[in-house]
Amino acid sequence: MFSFEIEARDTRSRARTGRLTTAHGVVRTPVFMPVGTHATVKSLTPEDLGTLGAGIILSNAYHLYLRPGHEVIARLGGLHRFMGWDRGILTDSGGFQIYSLSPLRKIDPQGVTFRSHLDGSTHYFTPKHAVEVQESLGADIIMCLDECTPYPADHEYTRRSAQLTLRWAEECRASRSGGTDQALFGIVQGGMYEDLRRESAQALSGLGFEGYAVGGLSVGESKDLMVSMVSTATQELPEDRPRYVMGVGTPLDILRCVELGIDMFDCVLPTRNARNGMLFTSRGRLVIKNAQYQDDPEPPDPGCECYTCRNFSRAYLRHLFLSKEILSYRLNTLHNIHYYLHFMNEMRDAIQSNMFPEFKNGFINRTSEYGGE
RNA sequence: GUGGGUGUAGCUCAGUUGGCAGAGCACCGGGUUGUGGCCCCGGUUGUCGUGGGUUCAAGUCCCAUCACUCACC
Repeated sequence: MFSFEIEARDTRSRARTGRLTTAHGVVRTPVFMPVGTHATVKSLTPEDLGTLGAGIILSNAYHLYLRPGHEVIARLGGLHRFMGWDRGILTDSGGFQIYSLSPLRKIDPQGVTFRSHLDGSTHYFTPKHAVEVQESLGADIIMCLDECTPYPADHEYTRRSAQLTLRWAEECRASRSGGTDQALFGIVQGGMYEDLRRESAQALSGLGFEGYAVGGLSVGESKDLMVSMVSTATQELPEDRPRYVMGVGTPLDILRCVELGIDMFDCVLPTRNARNGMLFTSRGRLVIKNAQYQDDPEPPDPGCECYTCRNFSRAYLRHLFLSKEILSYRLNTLHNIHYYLHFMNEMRDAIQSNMFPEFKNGFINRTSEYGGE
């Protein structure tokens, strides 16, 4: 049970809005998926997420495989029941975590050997294994195992890497047990080379997946390069399938990708930055620890309707942050997730009413400091 | 009262044969893009307990004094 329908297209850009249906509900796109790596969006309850309006979250097969173990979660009825969340879940395969977290990793044509960042134990992951782990977790959308190409990388290395990811995508597709409601997404690689991005997207489309992701971005490249790669890859992907840019990004990054026809996003920024005292507001970023807020009675964002802004002052939130109180993480996270989801909501409405360019210009004028440069 | 120890940044402390007063933490800024709440980058902060002396030059050597502290009376 998985479907995607486009409901409206912006006539002056490639932006579109639609509906993504899984066994755990319908979400409107473009959608932002809060990150819940360890089967929890840090500091929030599923009830909080529901109240905020989150319809789908991202979790990580790599982390849950290492701890508590995907078999444990399967025995307890799957990831949804385990974490008490009855809406959508997408799991990342572990490709990126092996790239970013493992102190030692060795890739061969069949799979990847890596050391756990938790205890140093050695593990071997194949595309088949990645699918098995994600099937046992029971997420609504699962991702192919891929190699996140490092940046910078030369053309030849990147070409081989993208080919490997493509071969693994084929193996992942062949490894599906069937009989599940899960959708499998392929991942476009190709580093920062337009020809490789194009080839990767074309070949992947030829294999046929329920959805397509663009991976290997936000790894240190410039914004223009990132946008250019998203644009190239997207042009080669089927119109009628959801497109997902992994790990992106700032509100401005998301805006630019939506403009290019992207439907799905995940990013740690709203949650991680919340824990580091950075709040997203309608007028730009607000660093709550700054001394200038010591006596400030205003809420973080006076126009915001989130629980945090309706009830607490900048002065109080600064105090909680400097005192490292647990409530600081929670209130800041509630606010930032509300900001992101509200932002997506406004964008969808703008596309629906064919006002996306106006929305984009208005946003940039209000919040020039976001992810600018 | 006698003998010893310690006084250096907001805190805990380094400081060599006398040669530009330092570190960690805190504090103040900045960063964070398919998450360890971590981490990274930059910055501010001084009556070197006080007063004398020796010396070209003293946190450092000498004298006195004050505070805290330990042991013994």
